[in-house]
Amino acid sequence: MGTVSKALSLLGFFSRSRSLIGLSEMARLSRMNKATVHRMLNELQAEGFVEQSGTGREYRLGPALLRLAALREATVPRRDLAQSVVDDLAARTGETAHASFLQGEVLSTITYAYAHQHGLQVTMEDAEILPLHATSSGHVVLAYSDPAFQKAALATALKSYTDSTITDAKLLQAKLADVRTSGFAEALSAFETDVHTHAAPLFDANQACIGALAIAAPAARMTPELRSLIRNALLEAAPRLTRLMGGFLPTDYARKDAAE
Amino acid sequence: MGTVSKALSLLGFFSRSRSLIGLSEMARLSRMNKATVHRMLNELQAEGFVEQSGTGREYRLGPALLRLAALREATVPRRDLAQSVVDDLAARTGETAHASFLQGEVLSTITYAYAHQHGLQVTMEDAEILPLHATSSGHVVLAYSDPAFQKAALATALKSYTDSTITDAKLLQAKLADVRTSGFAEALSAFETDVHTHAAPLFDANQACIGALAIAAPAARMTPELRSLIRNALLEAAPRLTRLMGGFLPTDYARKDAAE
DNA sequence: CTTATCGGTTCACTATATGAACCATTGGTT
DNA sequence: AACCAATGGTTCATATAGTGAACCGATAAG
Repeated sequence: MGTVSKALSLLGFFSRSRSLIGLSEMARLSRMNKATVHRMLNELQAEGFVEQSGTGREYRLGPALLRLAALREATVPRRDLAQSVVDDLAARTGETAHASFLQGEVLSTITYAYAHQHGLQVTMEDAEILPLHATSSGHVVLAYSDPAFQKAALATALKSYTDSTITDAKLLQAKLADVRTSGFAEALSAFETDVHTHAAPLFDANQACIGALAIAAPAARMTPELRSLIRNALLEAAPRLTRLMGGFLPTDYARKDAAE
Repeated sequence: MGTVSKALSLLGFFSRSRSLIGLSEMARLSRMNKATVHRMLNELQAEGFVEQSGTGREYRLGPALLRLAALREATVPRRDLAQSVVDDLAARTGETAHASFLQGEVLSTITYAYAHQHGLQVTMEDAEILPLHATSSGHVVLAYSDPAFQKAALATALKSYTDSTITDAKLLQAKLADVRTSGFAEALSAFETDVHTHAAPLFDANQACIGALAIAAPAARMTPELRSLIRNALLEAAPRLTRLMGGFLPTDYARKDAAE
């Protein structure tokens, strides 16, 4: 590991619960010599990546990060990030993948990808609007949204799209509780008949759920093996996309890295 | 200059107009050896500070910056940043300094500092609301706001606070044009009689004006020397605070680093 | 086929990073 | 007051990690 990596890795020790770190503490955390850490912090400070808080002499993250993050955000649109992950998901699962984001009160699909491995596959429309109560993406967003938003969404009339659409608020609420414990949502024929979908949540920098990553497969093709493949793919890809967009996973978000 | 600083300085070559940089170009820009730059970019990439764009092999800023910037923002409130700059301004000019930010449609003072060098000084109230048309801070914000906002503000009734308050929209519009060319606003007795104020704009990451930094002095104390001192202090401090908050100066913002 | 680029790699050389031991302060305990 | 255990910061002999000219293979243009 080069000196540069070591220095940059120091920044990784800052977190929401540990926003100020002193020299000695940083040396302990990084298991590096105090003198080494001191020189690295000095260099990081010279470039604005850390600064010393006015009061104590402890270090905290610096203003240069804001500059660079703003540039990053300007140069890499969220859509492109989602596209790369969705492409990857479709290739790995052999099924249609899509990413949707909350835009105000509605969930809008901003990108999707087909797998081209089978003749039969679920097709998508550009910029499709997904009903929150009748899609797995919607369920996942509702499950992780703040209570006020969830309540408002459940209070509206729940339109039925298929025989299997959940139109009862109480039933849906129970389902959302399941989603929160398992970390993703599953729906069969809820929005379109014979379409089986899985979805996992996406979060922003404030740990708020802002959208979902989903896989849609023909119900006929669903087997325990495919189901497991899809779940594992989603559980890896959704946190990855969250990270790419600069988001944070909430602490209560169940990480099941080795889901069977 | 240590290796870490050199590596971090590479990030500084990215800008809105140059968001993708290839290895050779980066070597040219930084006047460093290609092999050196390559190794540095590799280390930066390993830590997520840069990444290679899908298409070409060029480098762009990476996702780790978003994570860290979000943490920075969470740990250092804007108010604290403004406070440190305002304290410094008051000490350097010997007059009252304050920082105000747009909150919706009104300009609200979030922090101020007295100099304690003179018996007579301009006093402030906590969380004071400043009228946009009758303060130098307001002028500066209006001058750099988008036309729609400016137009809406000028369309309302312009209340008179003193004999010198500008209440004519046309006159005010002319004044705002001056502010844009000079880079700051000056007002005498516009809001309070015998108070002479100077203000300079503050910008966010989208180069939008979000507030102003101002110095208020008793009119009786204003001399060409003090005026020059205040202007120089503001022209240094305002961009500095903008940078501390992760903002960008607009390209058309007159930088008069050596103002007389 | 030649001649530019490009991104990336190699390896002798040396500049740079390292860390044990060292200050000077600070705050708490006896 | 004296002592101890922290803190942030510094020194300097040692050796590790960084450097850069020259190289490669690929791609594109003339």
